[in-house]
Amino acid sequence: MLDPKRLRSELADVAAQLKTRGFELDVAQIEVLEVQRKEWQVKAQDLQATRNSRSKEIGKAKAQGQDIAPLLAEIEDLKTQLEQAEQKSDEVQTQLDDILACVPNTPHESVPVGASEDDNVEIRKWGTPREFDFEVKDHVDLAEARGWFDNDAAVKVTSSRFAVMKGSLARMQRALIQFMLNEHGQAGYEEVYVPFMVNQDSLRGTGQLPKFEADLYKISKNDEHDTNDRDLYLIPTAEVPVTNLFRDEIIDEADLPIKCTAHTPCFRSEAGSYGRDTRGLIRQHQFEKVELVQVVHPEKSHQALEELTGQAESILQKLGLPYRVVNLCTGDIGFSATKTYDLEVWLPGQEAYREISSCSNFEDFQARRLKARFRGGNGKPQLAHTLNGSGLAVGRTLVAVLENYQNEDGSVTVPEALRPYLGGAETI
RNA sequence: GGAGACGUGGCCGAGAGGCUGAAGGCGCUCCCCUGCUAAGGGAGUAUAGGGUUUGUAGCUCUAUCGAGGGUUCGAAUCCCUCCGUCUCCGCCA
Repeated sequence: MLDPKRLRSELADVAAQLKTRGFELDVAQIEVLEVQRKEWQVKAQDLQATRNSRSKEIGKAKAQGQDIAPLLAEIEDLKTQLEQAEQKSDEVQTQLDDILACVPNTPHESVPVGASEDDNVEIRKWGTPREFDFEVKDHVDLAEARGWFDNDAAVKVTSSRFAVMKGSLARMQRALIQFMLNEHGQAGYEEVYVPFMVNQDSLRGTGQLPKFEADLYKISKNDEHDTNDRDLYLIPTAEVPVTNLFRDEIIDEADLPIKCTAHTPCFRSEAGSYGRDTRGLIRQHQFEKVELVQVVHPEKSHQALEELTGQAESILQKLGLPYRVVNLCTGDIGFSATKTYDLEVWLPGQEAYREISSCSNFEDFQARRLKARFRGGNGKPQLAHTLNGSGLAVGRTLVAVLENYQNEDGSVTVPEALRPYLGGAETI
């Protein structure tokens, strides 16, 4: 959520910034509502002040044994006036809140202006795609030939876009998770285990709600005396439970930066993306991911984004997977992000770089709704900055390892870094 | 899942319709005293929002005692719903 004060004091400026990411802010409506908000809020508060002081007078008079009736008569219509003013004030405030909840973050100045992913800017490349002297297979052909991947079984058990993996592939996925968690742990990220279902408050905190409910799997409690806000959702990313650990918390400044890592499955319905990446493991309703989360001092968040991105990169480097880093343009960054680097890994089966990690700085956008704060030197709580990034998407890493390390005979060489996690095996 | 007890500031803990944004204690900050240490004395110590304002200064108003409703001129206090914690029983990995 943007700072409401910014919408009052620099509305035109904010609207211009949002326009670069293709969002039209309804300036006229906000101005109208803002005038009403001020009018009714002031009125309601004035009436509350009157009521409070009158009630105290009544209390005193009663204590002294005086007749209260005339005082009561005096404030007879105060109550209805107050109710009206409060109702009106709430109404306007709710309208403003609803608008604000759907306004995305403003992009950082270092974000390239552009309309779509075509305008993203490549920052750097690492590694050289391997030259194959045989015909490369994509991960699906590779895995099916070895009996590692069984799409029919997944469809039977659940439906399309779910995976059943067997044998060495299943083991390698587990190895990748262990490897990533250990690496991040050694780099100072504390490992945390979190629930895979979250409530609405958490989803609002990180910005998935109210705008992106369609992408989420909702668990209905199916119980007649449960209210709506008890409904839980499967997490679309560990970002939600992990970042929400800091909701309504005031952190000691000395404890910043906080760095966490977590492995979770992720569940996404992605209703709009049917038809894309229908083959194989690239786009699934359920996938494994290791996530990195940081809560930092506001002055250090952009520096922290570089560090966090570098941490995700280090996994690709240790696995020897060629990749590039892309600075997402204003038209392509996510709703809550002020700046995002995507890591794209080279997939020989597609002869393309494909997203394997997305590292974002949200500045105080999430922290404001989360009330994730720290107490600074002046003793006053202030909003922290939050960041997160995939470190990495495990399913896609698995795809990348298969395709980049495939051999002509259909076997796959195990990247050296991963061998200790697979009993020392050199190939699978 | 059943039965009971309970949810107050950083923590402990009073308060049971009005003078309570909340006694007291602990902790913390500042000051005084004491040749270090210990002890003692004094002051301060929630969060959010609004108005005023060049101002994150000052002044002022409002809201918040688990959350949300309700009763009342007035609610931490009474009523309802929900959430959570503890104890006992049941069930279970």
